[in-house]
Order: sequence, then structure tokens, then C-alpha cells
Amino acid sequence: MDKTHKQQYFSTELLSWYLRHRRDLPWRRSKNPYYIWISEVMLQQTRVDTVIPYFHRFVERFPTVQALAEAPEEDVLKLWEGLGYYSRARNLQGAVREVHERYEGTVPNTKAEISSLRGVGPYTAGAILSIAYNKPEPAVDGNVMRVLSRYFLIEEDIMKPKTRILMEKLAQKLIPEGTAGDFNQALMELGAMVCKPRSPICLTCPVMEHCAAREAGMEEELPIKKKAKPPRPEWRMAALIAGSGDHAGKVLIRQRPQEGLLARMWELPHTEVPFSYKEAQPSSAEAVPVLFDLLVEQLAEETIGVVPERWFMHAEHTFSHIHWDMQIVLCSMEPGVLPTDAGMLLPTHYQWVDSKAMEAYAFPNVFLKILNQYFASCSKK
DNA sequence: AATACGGGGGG
DNA sequence: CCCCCAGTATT
Repeated sequence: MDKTHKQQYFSTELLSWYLRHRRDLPWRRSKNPYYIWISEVMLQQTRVDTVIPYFHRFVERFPTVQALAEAPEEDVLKLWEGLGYYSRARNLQGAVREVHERYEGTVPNTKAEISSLRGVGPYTAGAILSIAYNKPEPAVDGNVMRVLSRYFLIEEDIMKPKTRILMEKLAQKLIPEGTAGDFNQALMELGAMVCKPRSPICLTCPVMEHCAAREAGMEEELPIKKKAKPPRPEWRMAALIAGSGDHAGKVLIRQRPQEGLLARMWELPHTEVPFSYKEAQPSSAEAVPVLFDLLVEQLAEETIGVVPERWFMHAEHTFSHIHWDMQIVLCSMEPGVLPTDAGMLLPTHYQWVDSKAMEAYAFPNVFLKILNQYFASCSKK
């Protein structure tokens, strides 16, 4: 079987399979480029099942380019809460504002224009152009690289940028005339439903017959992928500062810096514990006044005077590149140092919130869990 | 080319 | 516990 025939067989059979087996996903019910765009950004590094509820809420709240362009950034971040990679949300809104102003609200349909938008890389550009506009552009993600590396037995490391370029050239050649949107989705659908990372279901695969990896018995070994570095550990000490007087029943939260990890999200005030405190990192921080002092000093630098009362809980959280091991300590405000009413002298990036008021602030999941547990423990008593 | 950037699901 | 996932921007 010659090369061209093998490619033609692949494209034809795969497309035919997709048209019979495609899942009914929310963003597949419309060709609105704006909705396709939102779904593709949400789907970056994120599973379909995770995205679905977020997608529904997002398009309901921001049904048009104009609606998203005119929304406050905090609202956008709040709807993205828990989805991760929050720069996606800020980049998306920034790019949508550009589309609103420069393109009169119409998502551009050329590769150059769409690729210039913030947060739109090679994959997302190809996905929008092919799915929304049916342009013959490749949309190569992890699924596509897995499928192609197996079917064509490609042993290049898919972590290398060079390999993605190679895959894009191949994927482009495979697109049958006039079917770019369906074909690209077919590739991803096969990767998600059949040609899975582990235990691919080859017996139901529409192109099993000519799959090179299958013929070589290598379907479980491909794609070749260099291992990622393990996340570096960090110890942290967080304060649950309970309000009194006017702020009774509330806790003090803090907004993170404009840039960097979890940018502009809200959190519990906390500080990193240097590894030199090695002996002082027990599962319970009860007997470690030196750690309390560290927290008190750190917050004092931000004009927040606190008195540690008692250990509350332990929390761990893993990002792609950092592992947080965090102790949470119940504190009260130090009387006389700061006014506890009217927010006087409270830095603007600090706020008092109760369970209800939290709805106006976006938190990363790790703090959401701690805060929910805290308010639950309060209401029980 | 390497690193920063979240979070959850599944074997 | 480890691996994986509908990636992009920065350095």
C-alpha cells in the first residue's frame, strides 16, 4: 500500500466514523466563532467534562463579543474560578476587546489576524479557522499528535516544538477537501474516545487496519514524550483572620499581585516558610511558635497586626511546577494596632468577607476549599 | 529550548 | 502515586 493511499484511507474512514459517532457537545451546536473561540480556550490543557459547566455559565453571562468586552475583569475571573490557568481568562477578554474595537465584533478569519490575538496560539488559531470558518488549517493538540504518531509510527519526541511543526504539516495534508472543521474534530475525537493515552480501544478504531503502531505492537509505547520535571516543594503558613465587632463572622482575604502565579486572584494572607525551618514543619503546627512568629512578622510588614490563636488545618496543593504544603492558623486581629471598623488603614488589596461576600471574589481552588471548610465549621457551632 | 502557568481524573 | 490532558507566553 503506497503512502498516498494510506493517507487517503485514513482521512476517509476517520471522517466517516466521526460523522456517525461524534459526541453532542455544547459548542458543537453552533458555528458562532465567538462560542468556538471560548470553548477552545477553555479546552486548553483541560478536559471536556470539566469545561462543559463553565462553558454554559460563561456564554450565558457573556453571550456576545460586546458583552464580554464590556464586562469587569473581576466578573470574568470569577466565572473562570477553579478552571485554572487564569491568564487564559484575562487574555481572552483582552483579545475580545480588540475584536470588539478593531474588527467591529467579528472574529477575524485569517491566520495572521487571528494569531495576533492574545492567548491564540497555533492550535487555537487552527481550531477556530477550521471549525468556525471551515478553512483548511491544521489544529494539532495532544490528541492529534498521539493519533498521528501511532498511525504513522512517528517516534519524534512530541514535547519538541519541531515535532509539532512536523505534525501540522502532516495534519494539513490529511484534510479532505471542504471538510476541515469536521476532520480536525474527528482527529481529536478519536484521540479522546478510542486512541486514548493508555489502553487504546483498537478493536473499535475505524483505521486500525492500517495503523503502523498497531502492526508493530507499539500502540502503548507511542507517542514518545520526555518526562516533565517534578514540581518543586514549598512550605507555606496561612492565616485565617477572624473579624470581630463590625466584622464578626468574616475573615480577612488578600488580592494577589497583578502578574505571576494566580495573578489578581484572592487568597488567605500567607507567607512562605524557608526550608531552614526544617525541624519545624510538623503535620500540626501547634507546638511551633516560631512559625507563628514568622507569619506575624510577615503580615506586620503589610500593616496587618494579628495574634495567632490555634492551628486549624493542613492543606496540600500541586500546580504544574510547584507543590504547596500549607499550614493554616486561626488568628484574631491585634487590638489597638489597627482599626477593626470601616476598613480604615486596611490596604485596598485586603477585604473582609463572609461566605456570601466571597461570591464577589475569585479564589484559586486551594483557598476555596479552606474557606468553605472554615465557614462550615463556624455554622456547625 | 526551557520554564511559568492550574487543576482534576484515572490506572 | 504517577501520568495525562482540546496550549500559550516569556525568556
